[in-house]
Amino acid sequence: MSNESQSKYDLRLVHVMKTSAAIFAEKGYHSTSIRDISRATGMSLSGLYYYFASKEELLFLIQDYCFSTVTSDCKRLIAGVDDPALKLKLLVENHLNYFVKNMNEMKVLSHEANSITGDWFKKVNSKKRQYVDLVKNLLGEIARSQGVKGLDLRVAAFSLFGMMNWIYNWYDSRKDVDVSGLARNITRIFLSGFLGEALVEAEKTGRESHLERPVSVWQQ
Amino acid sequence: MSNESQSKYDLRLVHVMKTSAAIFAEKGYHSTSIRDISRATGMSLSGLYYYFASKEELLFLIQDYCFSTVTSDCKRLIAGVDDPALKLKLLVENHLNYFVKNMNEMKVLSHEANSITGDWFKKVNSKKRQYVDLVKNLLGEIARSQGVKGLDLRVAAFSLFGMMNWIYNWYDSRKDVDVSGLARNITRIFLSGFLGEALVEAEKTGRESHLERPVSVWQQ
DNA sequence: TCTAATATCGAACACTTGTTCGAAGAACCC
DNA sequence: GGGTTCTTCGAACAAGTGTTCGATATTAGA
Repeated sequence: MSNESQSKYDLRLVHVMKTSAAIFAEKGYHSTSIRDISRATGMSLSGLYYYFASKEELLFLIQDYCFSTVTSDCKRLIAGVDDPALKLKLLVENHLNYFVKNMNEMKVLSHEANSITGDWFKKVNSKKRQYVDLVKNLLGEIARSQGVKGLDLRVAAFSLFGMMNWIYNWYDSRKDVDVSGLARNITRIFLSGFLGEALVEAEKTGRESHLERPVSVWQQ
Repeated sequence: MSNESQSKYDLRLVHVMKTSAAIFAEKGYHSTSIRDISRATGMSLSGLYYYFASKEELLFLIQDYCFSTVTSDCKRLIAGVDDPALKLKLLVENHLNYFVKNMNEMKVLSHEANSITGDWFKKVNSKKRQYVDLVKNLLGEIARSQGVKGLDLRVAAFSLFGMMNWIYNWYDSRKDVDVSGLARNITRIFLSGFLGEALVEAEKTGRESHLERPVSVWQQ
């Protein structure tokens, strides 16, 4: 049995990455020493360098792998969907779901965004920019179709990311509402907040013909 | 001239704090060495220790001073105001205003929340908890009076903090909308999002007698 | 079983870190 | 001017850092 989808090497690397992410998440990237990782993985100090070339490359591997998964999952989810508001809802659900299920990695991605430098930083950041642009475009579409006025799209987009990415500072899956509840709450606050008076207008004039009732987005 | 409101010592300490906060904000607390601070302030390495007992105490001084100002400003602002929604609006405005005007310190407060330990951590955190509780209580009042249902107050409160505290990751006062615009956008998104269907209901049934028209909160 | 590639290790290096200490300068009051 | 307190400094220390290197195990294929 020589070749599975995951080679022995890959499995070991992923194990190192997951263990490191947990420590990075707990005490921060810069306060974590390779010796900490060595202790936690049971591998020797120098043995670790067989799996990464430097501590910073390890950080990159974690961030890149984690973010690539989020975005590719997201693209798969919204492919074929037309309604931009529904797309946004799916994006938020996916983002929060992955965040909570991979809290360590996502915390490292969010919190250590500036601990990575040079080409690694550029690579991660260009993916982030694409993701942000996707959200900004969705918001633009929604705004146009629903007649949202007076909101800055950049502020709106980063407000949404703030709501989502801040959760590593407070969310505790043992005490708080579950992930789907979290997603429902955040989607509702943001989307109904983004629509704002447009939502009121839609209700008043009852022009629901060319616009889906916004409420339907988070109900059922 | 021996005694002004700010002694020579105080002025020097504040200068050290401000300079340090700028470096902490730029490269992170753990990646900043006392030698960096020495270089930036023009003081000698050991000379700095006349103003703080340890690097971590310096971090505490920055966080504590910064957060104490935000909260005391906030309390002064909302004292005497009755309407909880207006209180919340003022809190958001104050928070964002101070954040943008003291971006370095607030970034250190937000980003380095876990870089501080022991009693220092406890002291800063108990103040934070009070601040969070204030927001949660305001949201509770608003929810009760306006008939908001189905939202988790903890999620809502931290969503708001996420929107506000995330700005150090993206906001650029040279390119983005100004602070008042930022506050208007965020207040509108959050408050109208928090009210949600209650806002629609209020419009439909026109029962504005015992509830202030929510919209009025961010208009004028 | 031999061989070559893969994987792991201990020991060491060069460097940076926060902090201390005793002494010296500066400012102030009598 | 003398003495006291406040402020600053250079030099050093002990500890911890990321990384390297040569040498071993361990595995897999012939």
